[in-house]
Amino acid sequence: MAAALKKMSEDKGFSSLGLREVTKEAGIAPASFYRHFSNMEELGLALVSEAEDALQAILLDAKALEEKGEDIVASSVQVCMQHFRDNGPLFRVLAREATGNSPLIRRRIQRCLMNLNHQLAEIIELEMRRRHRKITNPLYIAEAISTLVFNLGIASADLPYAKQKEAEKRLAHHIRIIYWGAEAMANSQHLSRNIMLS
Amino acid sequence: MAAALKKMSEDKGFSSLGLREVTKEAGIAPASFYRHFSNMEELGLALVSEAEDALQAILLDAKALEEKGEDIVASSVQVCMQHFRDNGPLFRVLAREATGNSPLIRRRIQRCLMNLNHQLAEIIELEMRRRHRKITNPLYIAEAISTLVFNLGIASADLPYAKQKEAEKRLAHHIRIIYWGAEAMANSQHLSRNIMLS
DNA sequence: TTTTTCAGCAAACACTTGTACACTTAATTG
DNA sequence: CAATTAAGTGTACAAGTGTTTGCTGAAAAA
Repeated sequence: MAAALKKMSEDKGFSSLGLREVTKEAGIAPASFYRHFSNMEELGLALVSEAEDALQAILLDAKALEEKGEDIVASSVQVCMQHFRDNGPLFRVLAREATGNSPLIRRRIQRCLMNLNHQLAEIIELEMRRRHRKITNPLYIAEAISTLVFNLGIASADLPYAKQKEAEKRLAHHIRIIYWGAEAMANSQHLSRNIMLS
Repeated sequence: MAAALKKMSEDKGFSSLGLREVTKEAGIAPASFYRHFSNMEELGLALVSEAEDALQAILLDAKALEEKGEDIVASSVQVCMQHFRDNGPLFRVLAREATGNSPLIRRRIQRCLMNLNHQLAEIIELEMRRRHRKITNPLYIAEAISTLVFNLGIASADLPYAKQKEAEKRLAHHIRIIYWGAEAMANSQHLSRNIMLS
């Protein structure tokens, strides 16, 4: 699995990754591959599993931050980006294969991301209740935020440092806007004044 | 090019698409490929070019809608999704190769999307001025919106009809929240009251 | 009408690919 | 200790890969 990741961060692309390539990188004979996986797709699923764990780790870190107080948005984004950097190849696999070759792998990633959205929504709801703020449909908010962080974050994870910091700033801004918007919308619904729809 | 697209919408993935596969689908000999492209990567770039044009077409359609008035957000999203459906394979190539194999193609797509963001930002700014609304950094807003529409839209473009409509609704909601948030933030900056940062 | 360009062809080349089989070791287990 | 299992090996095979070369017709330009 490590060999596959290394190969993928070099010449990119899981679907264009051959069984023989992987075994050569791993320093074993082609036939030995079948002792561990019966398929390349199985290897892919294993990698996705690992990436799922890494995603969960991010959420845990973010939760820990939340209890500390501070500027949650900024530090959450920073933590995210740190994770994206730390195991860049793994997440790039996830991003790639989310729209990738194998339907099996694709569905699994989509399910994983949706699951993550539900967890994130729960965190957001709790936090908002703690602050006595109303908010519309936390799951939607979670989807918007995770989509932005995931796509923009991973895309800029292998850029030079300055660009990364810039991306962090933009991401934090996006998230803040979404929070503000959600709150504004919730309040306007309460007052039944919906200017944006007219 | 049509053959490549067809192949890609079947067994997915440009990087895993062979020259010989394409020529077989096109009904010509492998050697004949070189009369049109000197490389598979060149074919990829040509496809991206076509997709870029399709993206521009979306923007034109959206602009036309804007002058009509009506519910801009909802109808823009509908128009977008219609385009995504109409040439699904093309856009899936774009989404895939945005995080894909070839650095050359990847950079080009990123540049194209950034260009699109600038155009979208201009539209947003004009529209906001027309409505006498203040807004913070239109380019950020454009980035957030296009990222969401692009990723969520394309991901759900090949789902069953009901799910698509549901995705449309969610997308429109996201966009509205972002608009609200941008406006709220602009107003708060004006009043120098920044509750979200505390 | 002659010439040049264009799109296509078959055959061949040197590789790489996934997979299968029979085999050796090393470690684990009974 | 003996037996079983896990991991790895070399060889082989059929199929597929990108690319080159020299060739054919047809269409377009001269």
